[in-house]
Amino acid sequence: MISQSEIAQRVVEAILSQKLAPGERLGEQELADLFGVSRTLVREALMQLQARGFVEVRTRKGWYVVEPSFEEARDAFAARRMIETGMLRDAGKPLQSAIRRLRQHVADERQAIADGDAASRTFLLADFHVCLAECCGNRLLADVMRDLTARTTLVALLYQSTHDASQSCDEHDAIVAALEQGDNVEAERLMRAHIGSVQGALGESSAGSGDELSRLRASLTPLRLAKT
Amino acid sequence: MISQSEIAQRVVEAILSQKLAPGERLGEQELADLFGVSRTLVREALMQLQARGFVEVRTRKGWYVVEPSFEEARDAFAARRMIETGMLRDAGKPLQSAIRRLRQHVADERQAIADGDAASRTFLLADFHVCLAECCGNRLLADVMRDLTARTTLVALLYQSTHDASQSCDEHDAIVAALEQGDNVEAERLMRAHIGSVQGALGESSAGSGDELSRLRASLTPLRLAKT
DNA sequence: CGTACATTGCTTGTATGCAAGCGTTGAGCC
DNA sequence: GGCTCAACGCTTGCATACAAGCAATGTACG
Repeated sequence: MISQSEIAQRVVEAILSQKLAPGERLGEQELADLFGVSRTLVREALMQLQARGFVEVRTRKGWYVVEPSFEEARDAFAARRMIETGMLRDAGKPLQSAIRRLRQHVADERQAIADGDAASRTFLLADFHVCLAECCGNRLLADVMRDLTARTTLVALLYQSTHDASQSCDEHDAIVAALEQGDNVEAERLMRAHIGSVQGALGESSAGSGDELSRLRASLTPLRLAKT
Repeated sequence: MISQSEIAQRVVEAILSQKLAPGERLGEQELADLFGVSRTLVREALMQLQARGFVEVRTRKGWYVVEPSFEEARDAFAARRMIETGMLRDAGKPLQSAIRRLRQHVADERQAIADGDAASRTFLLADFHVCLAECCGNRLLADVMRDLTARTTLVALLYQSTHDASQSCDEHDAIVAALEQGDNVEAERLMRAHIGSVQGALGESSAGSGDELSRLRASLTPLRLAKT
């Protein structure tokens, strides 16, 4: 049996790995059939995702992955800039185990980029920031970051970001290096530049892609990534 | 007719004004009867609140207002410290209209304290921080702050905060004053001190209050406050 | 009198049924 | 041929029905 939280998690993962595009429709019955449950569970999952800002419902029309407006996109990046810089400033000692974990994460990013694995690449690049929050030992903040990075991932897809993955990876690397040396001020500066760099690579078109239906099945297959 | 979002909002307001204590049980049928709807709507509302971290469900037992652990309490305050200081640092120009609004808010706090209106007082003291985020023109951040302040409000009740409301109000006042003079660094320092002061006033007992049932009705009557 | 067990009631978990609204498509008319 | 309008189908919105599990209580037995 599959629970409603698992459904929600699958959808979030699909969004984070850009397998679900902004504006994409999510029919209740469609998902229900896909997961082999009733519409009720799907509905509850979608309600949770709605509260977290991932999807929206248009009455009598259906559920759709959110399409952040340009203003919302700006807000999302601004929020991340404020939160992540505040986080790095406040984070006192970078634990040795944390540094090791972050280094491993960056290595994973590199691998995904080298493999041309677009889904993992996108997921990992965003997850780095969640990872960072977790390394501060703050689960709550990590949850906030998860929702926020998902939002910016969506924005990147919607506004056709031209940002280079390997550049992001390099910047992540530099941030970890600064943290390792205990130079939090420098890490903060790098982070601010990094987020600005990602934000700056946005175009302005909003491609409305009307794909076929079986795309959903492929989109919602669970990732093979170890989550923790 | 009442919608599921309204139900959720009512519950959030009740929590924010400390009319719903942490650990309090929220029966589905009970709420359904209270609002004159079916369990379905109540369930959907509770699912949204669960996603936002306000309530939790214990299987086959019922829904309960969350009781943050001591660690979660610490995380909530830490997250607020990081976010709000980062916000004040990043916020460039304090708009004149924003200053006016904040001043009005502080005045409202003073009034509620003078009137002995405990519900409004608690709500407004937390809402100041949401207001601040809104004044940055960032709706997303304001939403995050709303959930976060709710969490700390819950914590304050759970761990029997002895913090003085008028002191908080004074500190809010000082922060606004610093912002008005464009001294964001000072505002940030004051904010850090303020949050620390609130956090420092926590006891450690966890009072499990078993009140009667009709308490719910009183708890969930809508606040008379203008929400915007 | 105390303990073990069965029955009962109340709770959530899930599915299904029905109502209502919007879009679309088809036929009929101009 | 083109336009208008009505009927149908597909969607969500909401309620209700049923299943399942936990707890408490009452009863029977030691």
